[in-house]
Amino acid sequence: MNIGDVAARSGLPAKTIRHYEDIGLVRPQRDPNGYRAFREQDLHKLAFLGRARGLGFSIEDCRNLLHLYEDETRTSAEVKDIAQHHLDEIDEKIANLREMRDTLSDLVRCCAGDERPDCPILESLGSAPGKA
Amino acid sequence: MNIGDVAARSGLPAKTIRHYEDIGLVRPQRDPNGYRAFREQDLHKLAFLGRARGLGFSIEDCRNLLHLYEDETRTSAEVKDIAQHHLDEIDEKIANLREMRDTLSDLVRCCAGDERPDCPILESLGSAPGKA
DNA sequence: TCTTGACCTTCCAGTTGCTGGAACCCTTAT
DNA sequence: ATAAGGGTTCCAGCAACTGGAAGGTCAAGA
Repeated sequence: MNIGDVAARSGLPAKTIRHYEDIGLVRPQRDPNGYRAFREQDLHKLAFLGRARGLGFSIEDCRNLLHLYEDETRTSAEVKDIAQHHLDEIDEKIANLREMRDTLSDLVRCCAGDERPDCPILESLGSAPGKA
Repeated sequence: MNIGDVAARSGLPAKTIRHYEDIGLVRPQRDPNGYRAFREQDLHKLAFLGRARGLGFSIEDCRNLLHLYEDETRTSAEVKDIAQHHLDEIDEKIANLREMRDTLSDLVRCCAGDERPDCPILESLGSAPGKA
């Protein structure tokens, strides 16, 4: 398989696949003409990576998950650990975003959005911690 | 005021303030010795920026908000527009993160997390779109 | 056979918003 | 004299790609 085929079948852009090779996540062989030659195995790995990335795992997490995936002697505890960590980070991000959203939506709601210059959004940004 | 004072009073790291000058968000004057000389006005701007960044506005949004803040002829509609856009983006991010979290927490919950190698997390990443 | 077009290759630069560090200057106190 | 604690510049790096330039390869059609 050439990179285009793998891109189509994995859903990852060719650019991304090349990048994953650069950073050592996949090691496709090469045809005599220099083209990358992917095996089913490589495709499978890339699909794995695509799904892990889709769940928001960092590249380093993905690398570790892939190692564990291929390591028969892994323990599910190791995997769960990575996932739980990531889950905690996601929860934290959500909490932060929610706080932003709450503050911001208050401000947006209070703003007339007309042709006059008076604006509670700018007023809030312009002075005190405003929030509470 | 030197940069250290402004950093302390605005809550922004000195590095960040220099960076903001690099990209043209503030233009402090200079003392004869080359040190940046901030006026109250500059401090006020920086505090504004800190709050806007704290609400997650991009630097470009901040630049525009600052322009509007200083433009007597602005309309609140212009401001609201930027804020509403940003709010929509935040909502989108939250939705994405929530979906990730839901999927991920299912997987984590199903994973024994013991010393055996069997792991629903890896199984899910290793095959089908898994989710549903 | 030649050429066109769709592939593929590498490498360099840019994105966002800082942050760390090196190497150096200024000021004040001991 | 010197040391500490400011300040300055500039360069590199983080994450994870993405865009683009310049060029090689391959299969098909005129």
